[in-house]
Amino acid sequence: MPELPEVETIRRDLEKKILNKKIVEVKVIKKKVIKEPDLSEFKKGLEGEKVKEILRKAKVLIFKLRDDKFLIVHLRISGWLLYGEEDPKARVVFKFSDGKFLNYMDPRLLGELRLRKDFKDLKFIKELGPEPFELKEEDFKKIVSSKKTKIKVLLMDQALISGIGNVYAQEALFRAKISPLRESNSLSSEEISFLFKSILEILKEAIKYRGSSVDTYRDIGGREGGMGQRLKVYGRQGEPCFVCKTPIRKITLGGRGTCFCPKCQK
DNA sequence: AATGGGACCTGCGCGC
DNA sequence: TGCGCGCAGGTCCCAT
Repeated sequence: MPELPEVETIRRDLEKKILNKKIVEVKVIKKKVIKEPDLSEFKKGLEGEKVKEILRKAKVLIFKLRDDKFLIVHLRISGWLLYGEEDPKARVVFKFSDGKFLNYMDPRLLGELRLRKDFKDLKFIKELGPEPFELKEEDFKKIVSSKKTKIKVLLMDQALISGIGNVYAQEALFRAKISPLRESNSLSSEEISFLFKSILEILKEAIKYRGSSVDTYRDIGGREGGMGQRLKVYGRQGEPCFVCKTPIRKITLGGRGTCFCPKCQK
C-alpha cells in the first residue's frame, strides 16, 4: 500500500476537496472491500453525512463524519482514491452534493473500508507504534537496541514504529549505509542516530514530492508522485549503485523483496 | 521470540 | 500473438 507519505499526500489533497461536503450517494461495486457494517447499513450510514475532518494514522485514512461516526479506509497494497468524475474501474463510489465523485480504486481488492463509531479501538490502529515523527531519538534507540530482528524487518513492524513500508525501509537503510540484514541490536549508537535522521529525511522528502508511484498508487487527481524517480535502491536490482557503481542486490527479507548496495551498506 | 511460508486478490511485464 | 510465471508499496495467521 501506499506508505505514510502517500497516505498523507492523499489526506492533504482531499482536505481541499471534500471537507464539509455532503455525501449524497454511495455505490458499492465490490462488496468484498466493505468489512463492516453490512452493505445496506454502510450506505445508509454514509448518505447524508458531511466530512468533518480527515485524519491519518500511519498508513490508515480516517474520515470523521460525526463524533461517533468514522469511515476508516485502509488502502493496503493497491488501494488509492480518485477524485472528480465517476470511474468505471472504481470498487466503491462516493457522490458528493456538488456533483463530484470520490472513487475508491483497488485492483487487487485487498484494501478495506469500515464505518464505525470509533477508530481507536480497531486492531490495526490500536496496535500501532508511534510514527517516526512522534519519536525522540532516544526512544528510537531503545526500540532498535532492544530487538535482535533484522533491522529492515524491524523498521516495517507497525507495532514498533508505524508508517514505514517496504519502499522507504529500503531507502532509509541505503541512506544510512546500513545493511538490511544487520541484527538491530548490533547497531552502534552512531548508526542508530544516522538511521533515525535518514528515516525522517526520506519521509519528509517523499511527502514533499507527493509520494512514489512504483505500482498502482496515484494521487487523487490520478497523477504519479514525484518521489519514484528519486529512489536510490528500490527496484534497481542489477543496476549500478548511484554512489559506487556496484550492482544493486536483491534478496528476500520478511517475505518481501529487499534491494541494497552490498558495498555501501555495511 | 523470531522467522518463514502461505493466504488474501488482480493485473502487469517478462521470457519463451 | 499468446500463455505461464513471478512479482507487486500490507497485514494476518499458522507452523516451527
